[in-house]
Amino acid sequence: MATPNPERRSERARQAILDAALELCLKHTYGGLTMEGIAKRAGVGKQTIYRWWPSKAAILLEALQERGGSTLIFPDTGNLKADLRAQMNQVVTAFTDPTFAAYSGGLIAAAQSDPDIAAAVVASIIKPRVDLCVERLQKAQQAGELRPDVNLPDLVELLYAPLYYRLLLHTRPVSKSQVTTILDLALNGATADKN
Amino acid sequence: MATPNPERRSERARQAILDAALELCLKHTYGGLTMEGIAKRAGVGKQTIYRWWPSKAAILLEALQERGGSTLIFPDTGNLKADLRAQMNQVVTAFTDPTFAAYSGGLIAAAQSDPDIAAAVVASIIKPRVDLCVERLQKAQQAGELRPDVNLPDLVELLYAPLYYRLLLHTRPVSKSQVTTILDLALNGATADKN
Amino acid sequence: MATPNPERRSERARQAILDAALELCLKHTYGGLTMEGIAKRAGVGKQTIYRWWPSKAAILLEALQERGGSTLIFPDTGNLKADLRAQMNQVVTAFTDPTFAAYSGGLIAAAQSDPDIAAAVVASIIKPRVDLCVERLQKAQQAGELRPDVNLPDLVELLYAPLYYRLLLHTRPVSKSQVTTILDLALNGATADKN
Amino acid sequence: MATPNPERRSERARQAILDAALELCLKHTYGGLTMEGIAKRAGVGKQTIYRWWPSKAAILLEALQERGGSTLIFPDTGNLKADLRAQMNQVVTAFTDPTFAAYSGGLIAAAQSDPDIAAAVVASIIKPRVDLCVERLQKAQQAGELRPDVNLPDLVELLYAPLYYRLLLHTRPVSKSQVTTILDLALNGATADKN
DNA sequence: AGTTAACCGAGACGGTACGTCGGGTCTTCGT
DNA sequence: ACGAAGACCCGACGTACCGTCTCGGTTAACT
Repeated sequence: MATPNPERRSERARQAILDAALELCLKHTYGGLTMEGIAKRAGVGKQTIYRWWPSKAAILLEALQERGGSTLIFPDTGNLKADLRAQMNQVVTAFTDPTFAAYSGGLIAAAQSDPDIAAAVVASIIKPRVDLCVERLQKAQQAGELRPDVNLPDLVELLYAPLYYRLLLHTRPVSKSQVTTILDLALNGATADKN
Repeated sequence: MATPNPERRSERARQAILDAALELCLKHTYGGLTMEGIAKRAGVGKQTIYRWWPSKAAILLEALQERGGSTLIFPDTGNLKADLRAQMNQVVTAFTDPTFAAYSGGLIAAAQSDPDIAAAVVASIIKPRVDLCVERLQKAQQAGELRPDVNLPDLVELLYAPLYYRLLLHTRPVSKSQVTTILDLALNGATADKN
Repeated sequence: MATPNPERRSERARQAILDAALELCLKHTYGGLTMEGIAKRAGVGKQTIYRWWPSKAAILLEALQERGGSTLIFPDTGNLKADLRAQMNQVVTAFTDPTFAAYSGGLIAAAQSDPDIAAAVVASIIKPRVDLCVERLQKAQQAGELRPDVNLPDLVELLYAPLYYRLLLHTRPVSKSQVTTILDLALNGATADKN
Repeated sequence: MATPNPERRSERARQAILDAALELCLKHTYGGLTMEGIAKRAGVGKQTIYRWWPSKAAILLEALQERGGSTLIFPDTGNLKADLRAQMNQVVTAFTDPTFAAYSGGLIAAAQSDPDIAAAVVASIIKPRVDLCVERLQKAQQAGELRPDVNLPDLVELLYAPLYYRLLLHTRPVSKSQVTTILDLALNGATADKN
């Protein structure tokens, strides 16, 4: 993720830093996360951190990718709606997990003022999942289940955005019933049938 | 917004602080905003700030409510889709405005680690606008333009969430064409007509 | 002691301030004495203090003069050495009293950086006592008990300076045995008799 | 003088701080001395000062010991009175020097409310000089020039106390003629010869 | 096997901002 | 007009972290 290295890098230090970052993030929330705190907790010199990561967000991001090995598999049972619901419910579960919430917020908050973080979050977390979803939708579209003129990334956005909306704006808690609502509206539309 | 007072409060200081906060937020971005900087720029003692506001986010929020007296009127031409598009386009315009972007991000970022801020943002910014939209949708629903079983706040969420999604996740820029897509999908649904 | 007044001055406030100053000085030592603290304790506005006194040292000084109405009588029994000893012992007693020590130090400390305080301390505390002592010595000198060429203020200085020396430099505690030593040396001289 | 360290300490910073403290003390008097001012003038972080010194008085004290390498030699010409006069005149010169006066007062003032400072002042400044003087007096006493029953530290006190008395109480300026007077009285006594 | 180069731990360094305290001035009441 | 109350501007306090910079010490890898 950064600059100076060969592979003389100490794996022990790297792991200790990632661990420390996650633990402290849970304990003090993202805002209370400190380079100095991480260094002390990890039993590591501050320099060692700065050598390999440009910011604490970068550390967290790497920790997430390595630890939070959440499933990158999209179900395909043939039933589009069921598959979507299954996948979205999984996201709801993640969003609900306090462990996850601890840095989700922090990371996205950090992204607001650091374009590099924003890009990294998208590239390493959002994009792969969106792509998988698009793939699944593509099959459905080819099968005639979806209107052929629908732009699939836009549809993905419509499906997942409300989850992020609640996560980040804290209007209402994210929930599985929300998923049902979203699927109904997004797939069937809100307008009354014109027969 | 806070504790110690009568109304001996200096309106001059209050205005100077709000001004300074907004100006500095534009110049240095939310992250570079500083209590000390605001105090200096406003020609005010730090104590005076701490006396009346618990955090810089609170200052910004108050500044927004007072200054950013953005339109709280929802158009009603009789044409639901056109009205929604008009309103959503207005939001897109706001989100695109660099002035706005400066604190939008910052404020929402701050909300991630401070529930008070989160609640205040929702109450003073999000909620009123959502309510207006719900009202407009209610008329449409009563007119038979929307399915009677649709939960309106959920629909509002579906419509606006994708805008916030792009604003906060920086996947793609918010745009008016996005509004068209959202409206098409949310109103008509993504599934192929089953005739 | 200060500037703006007629005699509309509130005696109640004046007393309350002097009381508060003395009490707080005992509780927190001179260094911890605060205009704000005095005001609060005295139930008085800060302005009222600033109107009548230029500094907290001035308050303490006035309090001392008014309250610490310590004896300004110099004994005259006919026995010079006994009279000096009696008077000096009284000073030792005062210096030893923790009540006194509380501000003695503080006041003299303040005098180091404020010539006005220094002058006031000398004029209102030191000078009167020195004068009394000089008077007593004068009688002795006229009676032939002291060398006629001795400058009496200088002698007074020699007698009392060692007490202040210990008080301010904290080398050894002030004590009555010290008085005996001083009197012996100052009156008889340190040199061996030349017979 | 303090706590956290090995000898990773920066000598450059230490010197800069001592210099800055002395310079500022002369410019603004002891009372106007500021940790922040010293830090800025020395081009040093405040933390670096707090790391190594507990108070500004401690800084000044260290500066004095290091810079004010004033003579610690007591003359011994065989003529006791002349030697004492020479040494005491030297003290008068020091007390008269505005450079010295700047912190002398400040330091002793600080000692009034901080026993640690008091002890340090005595140990590092007063004590060594008193000891030297005692040594010289000892020789004189053994040579029969002084009464054998005279307690030498007490005599030293009697000789020097009047100088401190004037320095700290600002009754009259310290002067060399004062030395003459002191020596006459302390050595010969004030009483008329009883022959 | 000895040298050398890099990373490692530790933590001091020059800084910026924090949130608090108290100074002295001012303004607004009430008496 | 003075007194109480306390908000105001300001400057300093002592602390927390920042990101940079030495310091040994411990491994490699390369003569």
